[in-house]
Amino acid sequence: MILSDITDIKQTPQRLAIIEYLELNRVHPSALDVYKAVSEKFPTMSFATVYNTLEKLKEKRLIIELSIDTGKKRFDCDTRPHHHLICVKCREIFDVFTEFILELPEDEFQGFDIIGNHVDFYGICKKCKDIEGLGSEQNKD
Amino acid sequence: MILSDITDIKQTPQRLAIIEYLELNRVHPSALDVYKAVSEKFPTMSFATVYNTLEKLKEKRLIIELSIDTGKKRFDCDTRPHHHLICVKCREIFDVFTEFILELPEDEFQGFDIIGNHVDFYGICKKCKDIEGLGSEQNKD
DNA sequence: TCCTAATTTAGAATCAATTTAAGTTGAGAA
DNA sequence: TTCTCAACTTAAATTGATTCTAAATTAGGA
Ligand SMILES: [Mn+2]
Ligand SMILES: [Mn+2]
Ligand SMILES: [Zn+2]
Ligand SMILES: [Zn+2]
Repeated sequence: MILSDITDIKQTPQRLAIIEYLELNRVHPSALDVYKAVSEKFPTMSFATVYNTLEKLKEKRLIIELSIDTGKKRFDCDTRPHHHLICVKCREIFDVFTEFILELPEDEFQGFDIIGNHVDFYGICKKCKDIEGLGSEQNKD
Repeated sequence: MILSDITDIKQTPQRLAIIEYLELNRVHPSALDVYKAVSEKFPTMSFATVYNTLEKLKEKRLIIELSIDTGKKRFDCDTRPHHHLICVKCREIFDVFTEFILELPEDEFQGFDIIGNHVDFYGICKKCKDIEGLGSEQNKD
């Protein structure tokens, strides 16, 4: 997503700050993450503005909404097709750009027109492994 | 999941009804779906009981919680490893038991210990295609 | 049968997200 | 440059899903 992609919609200071945050923080932030960060620059900014802006950017296909966490939307400002690597401990999400060939056999189609796929890899990130390692040998999950 | 798997926890009528519903309705229902169906048999049953039971079954690894929909948990009573085929219109979820080889190249590991993966296929289900087809040629999304 | 920890329940609380309605403003028109 | 108004922002109310609470009930072992 680049600024010149923002057409048809007004370039307000709040929107530009939200877009800048998304560009610089490619950690698949939640709406709250965006709000916290951007409201430091715009203390009067409303939560609704964050949601409105994210919704508008989604409509314009400049960002993607992820449903990786239940109960909380997360946003991806990289709209290229790619997969994800998710830490089951801290829920950090990393990008995976390897392409996979995923041919679904005819008999699994269930009458669908298939339009895409997405792979989630699950694991424990470096940071969480290190934390686990601390707290003596008998680690208490 | 079979009844004999239910050990360590009390077999209450409410729980048995919830489990029976899950066994017979393998459409990856939400907590509300479960509540609606089971409360017809137990009109005084509380929503909290549905959540408590689903949580307990999840702990015992007899069901899996899906985060396919943001804002709404969905549950899968088939704990065998498998993938999903999701209708982007009606959000129905079908099972895919084909196995895929998904080798992530070392340089994409990001320091993770990888423990699993899951593929979501997206598409339009038969039912939704048929609905689209109606409403004359110029179909309005 | 008795006992009690586990479970159920109704209702309150919480959290993310959406809606509302009133005030403000970006940017095209004059 | 100024005018205009649809688009936008805002605080507050609302909704919907889920979790918590505290009191009443109960499954199942002793
Ligand atoms: Mn991504
Ligand atoms: Mn499934
Ligand atoms: Zn982690
Ligand atoms: Zn469908």
